This record gives sequence, C-alpha cells and structure tokens, in this order.
Amino acid sequence: MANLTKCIDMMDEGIGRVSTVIPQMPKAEARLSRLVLMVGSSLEQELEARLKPHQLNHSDFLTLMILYSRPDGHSTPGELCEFTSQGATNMTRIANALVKRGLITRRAGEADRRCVLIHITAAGRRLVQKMLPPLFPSISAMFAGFSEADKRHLSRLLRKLAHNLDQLSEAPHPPRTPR
Amino acid sequence: MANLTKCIDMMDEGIGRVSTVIPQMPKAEARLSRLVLMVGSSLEQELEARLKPHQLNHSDFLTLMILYSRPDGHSTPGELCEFTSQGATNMTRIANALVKRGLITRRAGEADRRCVLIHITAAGRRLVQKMLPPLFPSISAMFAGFSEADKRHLSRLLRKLAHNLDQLSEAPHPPRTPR
DNA sequence: ATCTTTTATTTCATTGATGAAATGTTTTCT
DNA sequence: AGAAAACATTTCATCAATGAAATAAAAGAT
Repeated sequence: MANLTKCIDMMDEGIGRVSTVIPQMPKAEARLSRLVLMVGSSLEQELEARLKPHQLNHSDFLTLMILYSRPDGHSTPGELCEFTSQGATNMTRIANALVKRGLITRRAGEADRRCVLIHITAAGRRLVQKMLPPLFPSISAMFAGFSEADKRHLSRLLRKLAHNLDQLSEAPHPPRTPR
Repeated sequence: MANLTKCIDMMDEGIGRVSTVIPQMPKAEARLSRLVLMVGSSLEQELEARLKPHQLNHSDFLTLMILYSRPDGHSTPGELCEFTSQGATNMTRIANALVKRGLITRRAGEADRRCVLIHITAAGRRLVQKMLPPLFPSISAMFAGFSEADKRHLSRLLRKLAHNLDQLSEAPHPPRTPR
C-alpha cells in the first residue's frame, strides 16, 4: 500500500547504485521495465479493489467483459483461456462460479459439439452495465494531465513494447536461437 | 501464453464495441489502462519464467535486489514490506526462505531493538551477480526500436501515470471526497 | 511508572492459481 | 471404420498470497 512514487524513487536510486557495480547493465531499459511492472501491478491492485464489492476478481471480470464485448455475447472456454491467459483448469473453475451466479450459461456447441458455448446472460449484462460507469471517473483521472499527443505516444510505445515482448517469448530464453 | 499482440487487437475491438453501447466510456483511457495491465502482466510472466531456474519468484527477487542495491546491504522487514507491497506475514515467510538458503541473515537492530535487521550475505550477492547479466540481452531486446526520445517519453508518461495513481488511491473510491 | 504504540513473528484458516493426469466426447484424418 | 487429435471437465495435490488474531519485545508518551 506504499506510495508508488516513493517506490519509484527508491527503484531509481537502487538501479543507479547497482549499475555502478555492474556497469554492463542497460540502465535506462532496466528502469523502464521496472516502471512498467510497478505501474502495472499498482493499476491491477486498484482495479481489483474496485471489483471486490461486486465479488469479482480480475479474471472473472475479464471473462465477463470479453463475453459482453462480443457481438453475439458468447465464446468458448478455449478462447477465453487464450485471451485471459488462464489455464483450462482455471477457466473451468471461473465459469463454474459465474454460472452459479447466473451471469453466464454453458451449452453445447452447435457446429462443433466438442466445444462448449459460453453465453453472457441478461443478468450478466446488467451487472456489467451497472459496474462500468462508476469506474469511468477514475479511469479518466488516471490520465489527468495527459495531452492527446501524450496518450497517442503512450499507446504507440506500449504497443511497440508488446510487440517486442512477443518476439522475446517466441524465441526461448538464453540458450540458442532455434535454427 | 497467447500472443500479446493478438490479445491487444481483440481488446481494441472489444472496447470499440462496448463504447457503442456505453458511449460515456472514456475510450482512449480505457484502452490505455488495459494496455498497461496487459503489458505489465506479460512482462511479469516473462520475468518469473527467468527467475524460476534460480528458485526465486518475483517477491523473493525484489527483496533480494532491494538489499543488494542498498549501500550497506541491509533493511528491515517493515521497509521491505513497503517497497515490495507485501504484507508482514508474507515478508516473514519470504525472509524465512531466503535465510534458509543462506542468501540473507536476520539479526536484532542496534538502534531500535524492535526492528530486525536483514542483511544480504556474500552468497546472496554472488547469486545476484550471477543471475543479472543473463537478463540484460532480453531487457535490451524489449526496447529494440526505441529511440532515446522514445525511452524518455515512455519514462515520463509512466511516471506521470504513477503520480495520478497515487492521487487516486489516497482519495478513496466513488462515494464522496473527504471534506 | 504505567499505558500505548510500534515492530515482527506465529498460528490458523482460506483462497486462487497451477499443473499433471485421467476421462469422455466429438471431430478429423487416412 | 478405425486411429489420432482436439476440447473440456474432473480430480488431485500443491503452493503462494492473504488476512485476522494472538503473542512478545521494545520504544515512546504522559
């Protein structure tokens, strides 16, 4: 619960000191990656705190939002796993919970009967519509003082970073580039 | 384990569709906050994967790095809790594990004997020095294609975002502004 | 000198995530 | 038709994080 800014200051100093001992360290990049991690997890905490009153955690919320945002309000467990970065076991558990609360339904797929079709229910839609608007002021406040250009830049840079991260995880770790 | 870029594309479309139903939604800001969340957690996954071979998770690593980066190589449980965003219970557990591996030591504080002084050991320093350098290529690769100006901008924007997040969590949630 | 606060640990119960393996159904391949 | 692959669930075991409450030691306040 400590101040993010304070943590960042201390990270800056820490990296400064470490890089005097290990000068090959890419200092600017190390700082940036710590920044992304810190801001990301702080934002996640903030979001989780606001979801808790609705008895949802981030995974539940994401699952529900994906369904809500679909033109036909449905998806499959496999697809939901992919987009929520959850394992199949977890998704089954999440879906069980949401079904129990009447926010989604499960039924057999029509085209491919191996798949399960997960639909958001009217109650699920109502919940989303009720809980989203109160979040808007905070979302806007997060970017207070950002010009339109700032937002464009941040978006561009984060997307570029995402692209690089994709490259990284495709090619495995240090050992050797495949082929 | 899905492609980040693919997830981002689908998020873009999803927010586009949601905002036609709920037009008051701050679309650009919602996209940005999702971006930060997604990139942050992807980076975290990547990091955890590289720590695993050393039997460390993110919290362990952070704790160790804070100690390593301190001029005198020590801190207290309370301070470590603050900077790692961990509860006291967790920090005790983390410290126990690191002590057991001989990476840190605990001893009573001198000035204030309520505090426990946690020191990084020589073995702890060796571990850090062994594991950091192999990370550098990936850290650099993450920011491939970033100009110096790009890095400065990203740093500035993330810090501004951090500042706004601090404001947000100080003033509580929707109900009413205190005073 | 006593009362209160701070600091850390211990204990306990709970929750969420995680991963492996076995199962069952359906589709696809040949 | 029969073998193989895909999809989802179930079961099971485990681990990390979490939070509350009790405990203990030391410092600070009045």
